[in-house]
Amino acid sequence: MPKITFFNLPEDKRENLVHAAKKEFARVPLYQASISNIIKDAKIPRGSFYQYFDDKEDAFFYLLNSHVSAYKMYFLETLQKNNGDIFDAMIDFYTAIITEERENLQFLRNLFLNMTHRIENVMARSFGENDLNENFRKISNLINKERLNMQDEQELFHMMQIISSVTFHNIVKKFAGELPFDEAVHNYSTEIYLLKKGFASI
Amino acid sequence: MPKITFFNLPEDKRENLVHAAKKEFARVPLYQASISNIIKDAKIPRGSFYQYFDDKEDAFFYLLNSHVSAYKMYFLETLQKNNGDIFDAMIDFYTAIITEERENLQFLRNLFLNMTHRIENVMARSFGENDLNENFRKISNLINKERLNMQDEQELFHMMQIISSVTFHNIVKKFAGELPFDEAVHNYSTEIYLLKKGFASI
DNA sequence: ATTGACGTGTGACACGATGTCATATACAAT
DNA sequence: ATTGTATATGACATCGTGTCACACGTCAAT
Repeated sequence: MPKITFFNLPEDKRENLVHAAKKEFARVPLYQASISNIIKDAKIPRGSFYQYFDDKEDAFFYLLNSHVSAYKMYFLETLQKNNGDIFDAMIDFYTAIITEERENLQFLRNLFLNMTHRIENVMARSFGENDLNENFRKISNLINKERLNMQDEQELFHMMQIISSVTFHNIVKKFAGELPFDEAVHNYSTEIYLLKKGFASI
Repeated sequence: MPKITFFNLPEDKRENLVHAAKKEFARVPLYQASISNIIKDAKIPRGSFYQYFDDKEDAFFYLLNSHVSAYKMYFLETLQKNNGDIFDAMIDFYTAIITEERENLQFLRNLFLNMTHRIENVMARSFGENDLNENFRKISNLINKERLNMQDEQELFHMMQIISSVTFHNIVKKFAGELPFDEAVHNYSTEIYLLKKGFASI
């Protein structure tokens, strides 16, 4: 977490710094980003940066968290809009991610192509994974389970794990392969379809 | 790829260097590894390192590739041993990965907890993903398709994509969560079972 | 008005890591 | 011996990080 001094900053100065950081993390992934670039761009002295953040990662995860919070809300809305159909909702959500604009897109690209477990964890936490935690319950309640083959909450949990693995992987593929939009959506839809249908007659 | 001089090295010196590198990459993930540590451990001067490798990554991917080649062979054997049952084979394979020993285990741990797309690509290439390439065909030929619901090679390809996404993710979870062996296998088996069964009545 | 306490701003600096380069060395071929 | 080619070496320039001693500004107490 950023230090108190960061939040005490006058709004314009803070936003300026945030923008500089975002720009750097859109340019290159976390481990290649340089504080020097951020402070040069934000026109603040080196010492000040460390007045606000512990280090590079601190700034990065601050940005990441705000992104994730936004997506989390968007996901819940999408799920409702699709009347609890998790599969249709996922496809909507997937297309939204890969349709992001410029700087956001670059940020996401660097994010997904360099998806460390630590980063994935931050994302998944809000996406309803991890434990049978509050987030998972919130999502679980919105899901229409009528046509689902899930026996209990455990299975539902694992189903969500699988769906998110597959979704992450498809996003990575899209960003890495520079696939055209249509092809990316088609691939993802195919995989979602296969997940619904199942792989084998048991 | 390492330079020719590396391969021209007398075997003992080369193995010594390889071992030092392996040790460093078992200690910390790629982006935190330091060449200084490797050369100190291998007792070679700095300049020599650059005689053999382009940089840190070059050394890392050399090691990674040899690991991957071994696993690739092991996977094919496992698939045969299970008479083409891809699901049982995956569970065998999964348990083999998480049962690795000491230095290998640490290397794998750092690998999976910091799975960049570039790294994943190297791994997946040999695991039969990516294109409908030679590797995929080799695996495809070994798979018993009798009880599979796959309509064509395309669907089979996507099925393999999904399986590998889920497998990767389970390995990461295991390494990150320090799950006990039994629990990890149980989780993975559940997810494989759900994949076979399918999520929904369409 | 002066003092002191506190939060904040600043940039010089020590440290450590990287990649290069000029020079040294080994060894083979003539 | 001489020349050529491949390899070895470590000092060095460069760059990025995190720290620290000091400067500054504000505000409340005197």
